[in-house]
Amino acid sequence: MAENIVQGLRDEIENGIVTNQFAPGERLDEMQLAKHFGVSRTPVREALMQLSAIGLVEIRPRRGAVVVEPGPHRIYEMFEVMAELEGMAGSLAARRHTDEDRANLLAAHAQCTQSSNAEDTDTYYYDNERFHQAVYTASHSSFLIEQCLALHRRLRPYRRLQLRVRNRMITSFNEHAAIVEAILSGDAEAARTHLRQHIAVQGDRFSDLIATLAAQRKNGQATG
Amino acid sequence: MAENIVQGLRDEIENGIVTNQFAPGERLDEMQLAKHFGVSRTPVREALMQLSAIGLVEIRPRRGAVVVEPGPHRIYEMFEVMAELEGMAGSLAARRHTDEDRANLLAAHAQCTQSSNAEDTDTYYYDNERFHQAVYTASHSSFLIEQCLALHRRLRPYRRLQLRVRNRMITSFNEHAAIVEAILSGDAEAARTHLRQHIAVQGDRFSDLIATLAAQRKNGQATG
DNA sequence: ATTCCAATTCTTGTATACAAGATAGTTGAC
DNA sequence: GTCAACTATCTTGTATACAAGAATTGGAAT
Repeated sequence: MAENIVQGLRDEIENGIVTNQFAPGERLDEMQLAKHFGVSRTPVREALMQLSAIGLVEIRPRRGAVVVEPGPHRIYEMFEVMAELEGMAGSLAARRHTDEDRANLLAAHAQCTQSSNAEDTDTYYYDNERFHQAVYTASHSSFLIEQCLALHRRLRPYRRLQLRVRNRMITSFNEHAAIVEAILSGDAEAARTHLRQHIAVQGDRFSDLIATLAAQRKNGQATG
Repeated sequence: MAENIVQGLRDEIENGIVTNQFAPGERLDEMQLAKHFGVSRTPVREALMQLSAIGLVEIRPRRGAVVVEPGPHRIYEMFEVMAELEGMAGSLAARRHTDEDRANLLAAHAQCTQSSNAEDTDTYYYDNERFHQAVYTASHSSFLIEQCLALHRRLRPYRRLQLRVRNRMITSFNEHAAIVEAILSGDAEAARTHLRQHIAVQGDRFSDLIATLAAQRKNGQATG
């Protein structure tokens, strides 16, 4: 974070939000952040401005910045859009992938095979990220890649939540296999459908999870 | 622009970029902007930070902010993504539109009919925007709506360029008719396809236009 | 004349100062 | 005892000051 302080702060705070260090709804005190990072308020504010432009924090006039709290329905909507974008990436990847993309995709899938077999959800989480990024890359559309990466990143905390769901990892892995098959065989529509479904399911699961948690909370906090 | 100076500056500068007042590649001098808007550099910088986060401006360390120059290929990619997002919006609109959405869509389409018949490209340009926004709204996905509006806005200057192309307006209008028909009849896939095509064509036309301009430039600047 | 280097000037990046609005705590009245 | 209002404190928003890195201009040497 040496050179370009603002960018560094932006990344740090964004990461803090995405990893739930800064919880949704939490207030981001400028002076506190400034002191914590050993800088003045100016670069902190500039970083917060950037984050507010992205939609990660909300700046209420004269009342400071807070981490946005998307709400279950909005998160579902974000998964919907993500599904569409990934479907598009898959479709383009099927038509445009190079030998290098093929190798990349297969390598990422192999990693997923390993971590899936080992039932190592933490590792699978990272390998899964790499897999999806391989798909984006193979689309050869730099703008699409950027959009996908940005949204993927924003949905991180909610995706992570899901691997806890029973059998989600093995199901996910099987879906990956179909995606790889479709892309490498050049079947654009199949790639699109499989990827769209793969992501859309996550939105559904997320909704289920929320419903479950809400129900648990209603039936007494003993489980919470 | 009285209350919330930064937001006001952000809008002003963004608008300046989107309307080509600030040309792509142009340097945005902080002090100049500050003087122009009668404020200090601080809020100007914060506005520029926001614009850089959106991708409208690039801030090169210690070398100031410049308006980003997407380049033909990137603009084409942006149209590709826009096509997909609008297709998605159309698909959702077909399934979710309310009576109010129906009325809105028909009203916007009626406006387009008028300006199209009058061959008034300037008015059609605005009516067209309203039409597309009516589609977004009918999707009832707030996140998607935001994404669509943001990208739509960014593509403004390049869309505007196109209405100059012979017969583009009347073709566009005919496509609108098919889109309205598909959405109101609840045919999600038709709506998606028609909208996707409607936008994708713009990317194609844009490419053609660039190619034409490049060719003209090569054959001597007489045509200017 | 052209090119390279140095010095000056300009611009950015960060810190700090100051003003104004928000929050909280305390006091007073009912 | 509770509610309201006032005051004190804290935080944000903007301006300004200052340091350091670019750009530019002038000069010298080839």
